[in-house]
Amino acid sequence: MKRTKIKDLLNAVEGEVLVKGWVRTRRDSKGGFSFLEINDGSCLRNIQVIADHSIPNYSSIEKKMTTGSCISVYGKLVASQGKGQNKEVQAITIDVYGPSPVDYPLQKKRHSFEFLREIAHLRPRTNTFGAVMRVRNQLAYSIHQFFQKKGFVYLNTPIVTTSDCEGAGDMFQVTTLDILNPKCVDGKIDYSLDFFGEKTFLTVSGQLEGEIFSMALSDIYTFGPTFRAENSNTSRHLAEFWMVEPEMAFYDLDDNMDLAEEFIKFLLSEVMENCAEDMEFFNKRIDTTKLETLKNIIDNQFERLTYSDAIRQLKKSSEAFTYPVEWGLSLQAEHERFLSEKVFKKPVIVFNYPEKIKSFYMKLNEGGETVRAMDVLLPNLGEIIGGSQREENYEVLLERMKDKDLNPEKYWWYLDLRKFGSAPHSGFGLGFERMVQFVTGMDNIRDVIPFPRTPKHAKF
RNA sequence: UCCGGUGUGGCGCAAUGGUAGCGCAAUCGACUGUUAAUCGAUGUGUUAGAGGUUCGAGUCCUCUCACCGGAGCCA
Repeated sequence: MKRTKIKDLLNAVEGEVLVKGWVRTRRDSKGGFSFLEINDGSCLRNIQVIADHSIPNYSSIEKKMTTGSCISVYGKLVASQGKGQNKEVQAITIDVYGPSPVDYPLQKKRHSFEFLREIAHLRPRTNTFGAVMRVRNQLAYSIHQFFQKKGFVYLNTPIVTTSDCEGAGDMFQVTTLDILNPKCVDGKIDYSLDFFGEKTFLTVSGQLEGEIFSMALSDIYTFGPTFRAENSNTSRHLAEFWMVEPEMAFYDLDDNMDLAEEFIKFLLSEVMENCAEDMEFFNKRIDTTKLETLKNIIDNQFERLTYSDAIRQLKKSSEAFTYPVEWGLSLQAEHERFLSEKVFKKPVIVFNYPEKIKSFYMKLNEGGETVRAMDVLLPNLGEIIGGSQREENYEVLLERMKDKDLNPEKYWWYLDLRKFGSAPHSGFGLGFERMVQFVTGMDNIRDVIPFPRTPKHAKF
């Protein structure tokens, strides 16, 4: 007989079924039977199994069916006699695949997320992590759906790269050299002997390579791992995270912002529709305003304002900021939070930032003071998207690279895109884990990725 | 990396410089179509590590490590 997943079992017709999963909790009745709650991760809910002590091998498996053990139950799906569940399985036979001794760390009690991080190999068996991972999966699926429906081409950009000055932060070096005894020339390591014949790193962004393909296939998107060697110790940063980076030919900044807004709204509505049970759980246990917040975001326009207007808004407020508010200075987290949480109380897109505080590849506005950059800020989370229209003018781009002390020779191919058939184009990057964080309401980004990599932590 | 905080049974926490306790979980028993079951009993400690002050340190001092919160960097 084929095994039925619990998710399907809860809607199945009554009759004989085969259920397999892990015991969450067990309650013994002296009426001669036990209640076993089984979970197989297919959904948040458990199925209750009634194990009558008269079933054939009961005495031999009784001690093994403890919290955490894995069992297979063949039985009858029937209407429940008790309250709390509609259906339950009356066991006919039970096999124990793997018992779970008393030192099983996940006992039937509340555990802190900090503790669960130390047992990352077992935490997927908790309600919260099961729900997080199902939502994460839905988001990944919806990302592909969104772009595929629009005719975007999914592109895999390289993970090993030679670009060491993309300006997106410190990079992890990739090498096969003997680090204790590298061959040197003139006191410097001879990278011509390294695996790739030159110094290589893990990517901090697939954007520049993405632009290459948008200048051929029009609309592309990447969705892959990204690495930053920053010594960041916050609830919003990982050294290894997943990023979604669409790049669109013939999009200006307005088109770019439209796409970003539509994208976020699509993801939120898909999750609410397809992960209703898990979202109810988050709304009950993690953040009681979550569903209301998500619905409001879906139903309302994002606020869009220029950097200059943002500065004006901040200046006229009576809020006491720690950092100064002045045109030309970066917006600090406290400023961004103030705008999205206090002033507008919804997602905010700030655009047209000062040229001096943004990257070389962003398109210069007329007047040369600002660039067509945009950040999408979510209440209680902060920056989830950073993007821009790209500079497509060869001469302007070259000048900007020189201004920012970049070596144009290293970017010869990037400049070539402007030399041969250049086109206006735009793109953005969305932090996938931050999206999972926002949707679920989980406070720490380390609790929305299966195996978090942070400074001093690469276990599992 | 900077600022602040924390580190004590399996887990969550308490203990004025003076005998290390409580709750949960676990184990055993009682009771029950139970459901975060209930009731009773039982066991559980190199107080993160190293050094120092003191008659005496979980508590005070120094250093190291880890974790948490905030900041910076960013997604």
